[in-house]
Formats: sequence, structure tokens, C-alpha cells
Amino acid sequence: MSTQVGLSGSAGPGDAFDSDCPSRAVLDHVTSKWAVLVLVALSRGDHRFSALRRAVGGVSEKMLAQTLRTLECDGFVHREVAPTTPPQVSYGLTALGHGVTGHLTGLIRWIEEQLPEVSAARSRG
Amino acid sequence: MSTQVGLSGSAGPGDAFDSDCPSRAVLDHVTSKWAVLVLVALSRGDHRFSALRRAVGGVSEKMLAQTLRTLECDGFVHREVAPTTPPQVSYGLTALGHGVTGHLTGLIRWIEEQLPEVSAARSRG
DNA sequence: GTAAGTACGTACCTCGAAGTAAGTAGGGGA
DNA sequence: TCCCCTACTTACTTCGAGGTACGTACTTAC
Repeated sequence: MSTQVGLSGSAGPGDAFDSDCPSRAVLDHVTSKWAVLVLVALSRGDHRFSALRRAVGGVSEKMLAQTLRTLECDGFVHREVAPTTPPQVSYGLTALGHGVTGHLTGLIRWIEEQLPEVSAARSRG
Repeated sequence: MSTQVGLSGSAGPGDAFDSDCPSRAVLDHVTSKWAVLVLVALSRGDHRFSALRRAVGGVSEKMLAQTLRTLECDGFVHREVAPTTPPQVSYGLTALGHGVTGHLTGLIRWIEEQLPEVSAARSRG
């Protein structure tokens, strides 16, 4: 008997430890190389495409567009187009987006603060 | 004049938005596909190699060993070998490991709970 | 006239992340 | 006797994430 009741399907919360659970895909999207930084950047306020690209150091236009599309599809980011010439597109977080990003900002801040400890551990190990 | 003072080098906390900052590497390690699940699994207590492999659904032996080595190198995981035959190796979190994992468990729990919302958004988008 | 910016889409290519499979060395069970 | 279990390592292979580069349609600036 397992101590865990595995309800597969749409009922109940997901189980990220189950390789078939759709939460795995969401986890992969959210923790992907650029998504973390994009989400945290957007938590500081709405950004235009180019502003976002400047904020997230090292991201290519292709990957930024791709990351934004994925996050928009998952409902974390909303896209707003102003009908000017040229069209000005601005990105921001949805309510769902603010939810995940809360955890991510905490994570990033922790890493930035504990970086000396990690570097020390790495040079030891 | 930029509004941001960029102190590169070892002084002060890192800046994950700078592509040259070493915190990027740590972020990539911690948010990698398997590291998230391994860390959260270990937060529930020490695990042997095979137990860990069973806990984290879908991970191969190679990737588990590789992930554990990276996390051990960064000082998040400690490895303990019991001098029995065959040697029993057990893995657990260090103090540093408990620090990051706090944020990760929050993230995973949030995703598992909000999965219906995300799925709904995805089918809409 | 030319260059640069805005907001992407698309094509091409590379390199490494990750999967598969097998080897290792000792011990215990069928 | 032979296979399985533990805890990995190594070799081979694949596939896709991600980089580079260019196109687009329009505007502003020099």
C-alpha cells in the first residue's frame, strides 16, 4: 500500500513527482533558463519587448519572443498591443503570473544573497 | 548615467540579470529539470540513491548521479557513505540546501495547486 | 540616402542536455 | 547457476534548446 493516493486526471492537485503529471510541463516552462528572469523582470512592472530584452542580460530576440509566447499561453503573462505606428507591445503579469513570480523573486533574491556561500562551497568541493 | 551601480567582482550580492554574474550558473543548476525535484524530495528526509530514483519519477540513473554531483559541488547536498558491503550511500540537504529548497517547495506546491487554473488558461490561449 | 529602432518571424546550424544501454564488483536469493 | 540488487561510470546516440543572421513594414533622425 502506498501512503499516497495518486489521482490522475483533472481531479485534485497535481503531483510533480509523477512523470506523467501535466504539472511537470508547467514546472519546466516556469523554471526554464529565461522564463525565471523574464517573470521576475515583469514583477517590477510592465515592459516593452526591447526594454525587457535590455533588462534580461544575454537573451536573444528569438528566445525572448519564444519564452513570452509560452508564458502567455500558460496564462502567466498578458500581452497588450497599442494600435500606434509602429505598434507598441507591452507585457505584464497576470494574477496567475504574480502568483508564481512571488516564489521566483524569493528564490533569485536568496541566490544573489547567498552567492558568496555557494562560491565558497564550490571552491571547497 | 545609468541608474544602476554595477559592482562586478566578488563584492556585494550578485545580480542575476547580468549575464556575466556567477549567480546565473547557480540559478541554472538549481532550476534545472531534475534538480528541483531532487531537492524537494530530499527536503522530506534523507534518501538512498535508488530510493531517490524511485521518488523522482522518470529520472535516469545517469541524470540522477549527474544532478547529485552538481548539487553536492554547489554545497546544497551532502553525501554520506556507510562502509558496508555493498556501500550504502545516502543523500541529504545541507543548511544551504534547506535554504534554496524552501523556495522550491513553495513553488512546486503552488504549481500543483494552481494546475487547474493553468490548464484552463492554456486551453483558452 | 543611410542608419537605427520597434517587434517580431523564419531559416539554418551547432552543441550540449538527456536518453539508452551496457559494464563493474560484491552479495543474497531462487 | 544465474540473475537481481546497489551505486554508480562509460560509451553511444539523438533531439531540441538556443544562437546567429536575415527579412519585414514603418518611422525618426542625421
